[in-house]
Amino acid sequence: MTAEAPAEEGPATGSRANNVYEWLRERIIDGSLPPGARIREREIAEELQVSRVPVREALPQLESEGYIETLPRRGAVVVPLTVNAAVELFDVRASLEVLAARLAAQACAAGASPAGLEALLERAHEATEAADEDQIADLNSRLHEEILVLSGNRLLQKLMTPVNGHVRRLFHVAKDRDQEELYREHVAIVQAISRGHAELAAALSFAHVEESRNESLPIVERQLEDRPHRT
Amino acid sequence: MTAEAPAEEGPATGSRANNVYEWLRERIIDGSLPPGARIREREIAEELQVSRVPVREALPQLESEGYIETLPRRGAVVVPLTVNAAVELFDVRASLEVLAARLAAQACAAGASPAGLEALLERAHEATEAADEDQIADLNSRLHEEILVLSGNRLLQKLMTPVNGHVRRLFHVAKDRDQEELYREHVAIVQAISRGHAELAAALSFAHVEESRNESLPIVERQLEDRPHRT
DNA sequence: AAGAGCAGTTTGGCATGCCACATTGCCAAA
DNA sequence: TTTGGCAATGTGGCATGCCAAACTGCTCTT
Repeated sequence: MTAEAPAEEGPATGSRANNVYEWLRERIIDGSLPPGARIREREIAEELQVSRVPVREALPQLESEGYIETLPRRGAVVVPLTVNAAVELFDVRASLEVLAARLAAQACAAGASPAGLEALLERAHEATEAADEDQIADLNSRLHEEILVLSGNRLLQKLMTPVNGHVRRLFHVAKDRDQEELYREHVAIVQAISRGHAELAAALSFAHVEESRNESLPIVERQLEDRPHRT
Repeated sequence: MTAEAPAEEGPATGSRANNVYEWLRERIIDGSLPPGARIREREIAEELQVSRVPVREALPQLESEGYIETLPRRGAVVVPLTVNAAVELFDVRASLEVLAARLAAQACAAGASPAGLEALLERAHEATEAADEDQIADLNSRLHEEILVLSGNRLLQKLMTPVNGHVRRLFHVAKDRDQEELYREHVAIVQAISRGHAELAAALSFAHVEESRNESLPIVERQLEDRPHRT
């Protein structure tokens, strides 16, 4: 048996089921597991050197977060990436980002410190000048997460996690727009939040998502025409 | 062995894992499994006459939907019901209901038929006159679901399902407010949706959730002071 | 009486193995 | 050449069993 793993390995995170979950999730988001790909339990289990049980525990979670869907008797498939789904995603994302920004601004008005936000913004500024794409994308993600944390609403954070995952998956096919414009909008949002201007922060956040939608949707549409999802 | 179950039984739904999931979910929502209750795999498995495997598959899903949390090495616990969580819940619910109402109204403006909504409203009217509490609660839930369906946003539906579950759990301790007032608000919302008045529908929906919040939060607070959650 | 071990037991984590459904490929009959 | 059926095999669904960590309650010591 393979238990008592041979010293090396050590994925470091919690349970094996959780490792499988995170591994699959990343694969789906970054596109290594493309839309429509079948997920065969035995295959995953062998690849990750675990039994099928942790895999079977990871799948329901991935399904409930919308990354895969399991057909009645045929197992799991990576959900297709459709234009419709993208539209829905942006609608939901706008609503939730607006709420997050508003709550974060209210928190700041009530005394919370936006220091973390401003630090991230500063680092994003440097990365933008250095044109370090990956770094920028990462910092942008972390900025949005920091706003969520500031909002103080754990449920909102929980709901946004898969939503952001899907956004990342989308952006993998349709790169997010011009970094400098993005940065300017982030500055404005963070300013509004720091100063406790809730409705302004909400409006800016909404516009931010809408800009993102307007920029990426046409690209996504074009991409998805070319490669319709396989069954 | 217990396989080849003795003819009766037949819970009708899909897999056993799914049965376990739904069974646990209902138990948590209706309070049979109170906040803080431990969920012992073997116990559930025996109660439902299945092995531990389907149980272990149901738990991750319940966790990712916020019904339980699993402590590192100690298994699953029903999430406590706190005032804070209730506040967060109402904030998120308001945002999402607003989106649903707006989208549903836009759908109607674009030609979708609100017949289903109006039928439910009619039945709710009858049930209100008959003062059939359970029936009313059920119809109210279905009304909100129908709005979600009309919105056409599947992601939104998916996100709202657990949110509504938590709302139901909350209302189990703090009954929802006066049925007639509720009914009147529903009528107004449905009217706005049917006529395609998106912003009106959104505003009414928001007010609807806020009324619900204002009515139930104080009750919840009182209830939760009495019985702080156990560890 | 209070505290520090120390078995016994509970409980989650996981591997293995069996079964039934389903898909696939092949062959034979028309 | 096409089609109907039948095996071989792939694959998910689940039960069972072992292990190790954690909890329990005891005793034995100070």
